[in-house]
Amino acid sequence: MAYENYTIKDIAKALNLSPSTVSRALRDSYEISAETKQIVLEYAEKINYRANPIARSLKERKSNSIGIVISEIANTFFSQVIDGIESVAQEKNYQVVISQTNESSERERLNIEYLYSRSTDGLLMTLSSETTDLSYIERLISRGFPIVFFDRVPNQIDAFKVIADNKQGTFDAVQYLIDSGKRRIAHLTGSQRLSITGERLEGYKNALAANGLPFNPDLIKYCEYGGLHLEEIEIAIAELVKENYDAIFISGDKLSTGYLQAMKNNAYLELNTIKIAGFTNSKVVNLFSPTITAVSQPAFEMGKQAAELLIRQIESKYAIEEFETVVLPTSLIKE
Amino acid sequence: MAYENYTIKDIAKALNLSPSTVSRALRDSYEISAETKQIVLEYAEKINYRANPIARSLKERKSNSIGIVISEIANTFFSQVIDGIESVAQEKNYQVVISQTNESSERERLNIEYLYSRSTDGLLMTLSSETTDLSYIERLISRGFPIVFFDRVPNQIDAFKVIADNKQGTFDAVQYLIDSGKRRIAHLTGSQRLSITGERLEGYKNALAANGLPFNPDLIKYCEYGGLHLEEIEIAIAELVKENYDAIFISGDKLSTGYLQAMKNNAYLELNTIKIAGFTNSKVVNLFSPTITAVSQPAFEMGKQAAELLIRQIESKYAIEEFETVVLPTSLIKE
DNA sequence: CTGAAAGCGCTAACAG
DNA sequence: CTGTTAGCGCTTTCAG
Repeated sequence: MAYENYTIKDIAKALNLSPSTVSRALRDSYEISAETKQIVLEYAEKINYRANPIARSLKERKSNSIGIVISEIANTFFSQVIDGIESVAQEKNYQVVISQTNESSERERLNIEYLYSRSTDGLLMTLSSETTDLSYIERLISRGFPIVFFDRVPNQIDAFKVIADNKQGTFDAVQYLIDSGKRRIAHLTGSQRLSITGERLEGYKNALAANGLPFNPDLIKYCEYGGLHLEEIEIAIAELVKENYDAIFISGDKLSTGYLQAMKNNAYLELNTIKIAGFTNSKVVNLFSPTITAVSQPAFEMGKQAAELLIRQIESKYAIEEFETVVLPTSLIKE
Repeated sequence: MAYENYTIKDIAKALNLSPSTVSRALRDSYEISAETKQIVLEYAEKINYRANPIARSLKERKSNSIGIVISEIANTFFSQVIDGIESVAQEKNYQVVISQTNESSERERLNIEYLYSRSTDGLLMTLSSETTDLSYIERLISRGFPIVFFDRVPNQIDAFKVIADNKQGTFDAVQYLIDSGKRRIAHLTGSQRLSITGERLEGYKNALAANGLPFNPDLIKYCEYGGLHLEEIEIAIAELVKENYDAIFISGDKLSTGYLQAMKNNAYLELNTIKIAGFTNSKVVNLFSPTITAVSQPAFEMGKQAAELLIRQIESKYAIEEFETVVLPTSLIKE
């Protein structure tokens, strides 16, 4: 493992200068003569000098890396978010370090503490389905560690947040179902602990109310793990069938595709007339059969804005006092 | 930005020990008495001491991070690979740093040099469609920088490689088309520069030959950017239509879904009888319409094995002399 | 304008 | 078994 690189010392020695002069020349300090600068820069270029970022990090107490904590990388929505984050990070010279929780709060905690102790400069995260205890996250934040939340955000914590307009997105989709003549609209959704679950439920209720339809709790089915396990969904469907629903609104990517899979599994062929709408960021949603009306989140944009806020916070000289929550519009892709 | 942490010095001072003793105690060195160890460990636990990995990295000349260079994160295949990589990295205490090229060799080069200069301990990569010049990669490798290739690998370079059995996977799929009675089987594929393109073409030819069918070059269409731009595919289809093909084998995830999209775009409704098979790692391929027979790569496993090889190479005391190429079986998911 | 020296937090000879 | 010291590569006072 011996691929040696040049150091500032090497340059200094070669040019008969002191390391500090070389360092300053490389950083284009005002105290260095144009002449010296040129000599140093030319030589550095010639030997293809690369500053050692680890040494710099140690000195500056800053690693120029940001951590991402999500439930699952191999998920259309999250991978699009990462894409957005990466685009900003690249431009601003930050490294992106990834970790996933698979919806486990235990794993979430380990990942966060690991990323913190590995001196990432800040974190971008979305809560896992299981999470209830946020105290350790609050502690990190109160110690000044920058964390920006996106998608599934904690209400109790004051921080930058970037979310989709879940209420409106849901409203639009449910309205679409109603406009199609449906009346008994089921709602398949994720963990009650998550912010998005509440926001979407609200949009669902609003749409019903706006159209004078009654709200029926029996038509709401929660999947603790957001469809990570297909059985969750199958159980929910079995219960819904008894309720005689004529349409369904689904609150999550995995839940939506999982529901379609379950339909396809033949058991429910008689349900062909049920109209389906749901959140999904699949780019091939128009190929699906049964067809589905999709509520798509601006995932790339969400990652982008979250990363920008995080970097702004990291680079801010003063502790941020006013945190904002960015709300991005969703789009409805009709079947 | 002031979240101070305890250092070894703090512990030393508090316990009236020297920093080196504390360091050794924490690392469970044999030269430290059980008693001292206990005192140190207890105190460290109490104040929740976390070693500063940056300082350690500087000292050890090792960052415990590995870089990933892929064309696109938001792609089912690659995100599954990342998932596999992450699972190994987590277990072995490495951070995973991600970058994407969007098939640009320019971007690829920048990313690689960046990851190298940012002292990742090694790289996992798949070549971009555009790449022709590998000399700088060879230079890095010859300087002892560990790089493991997966999926799209360079033939000229001797290194660990992990690939799918593209030849066999293609053979099986084409055989399936032939068994369905098809005779004029088109082949839609990616850049000629990529290893996978050649391997799959070979499998295609073999299947034809094994069944006594003629090979017709007019039925082969290359898409330089692997379907990154939909127009590539539409042009190819327009040409294929003239050839009167009755089935098609598609060599890539984006190409496969892109082809289906193009079909859906109505222009080709008369082609409904054309049977489709192709590489894709979509987890919802069974929901697609038109239907497609999928060749699926063991993406997670590929990432896992590549990461294991890389870490083995990183941690090896000696320069590796014998590089192996791991070939993993694909699976055929019939429509 | 340039150099000497200290220090970021950690580890590892070397001495005792 | 423990402490002293030097040093990883870089930046940054402080002196000149």
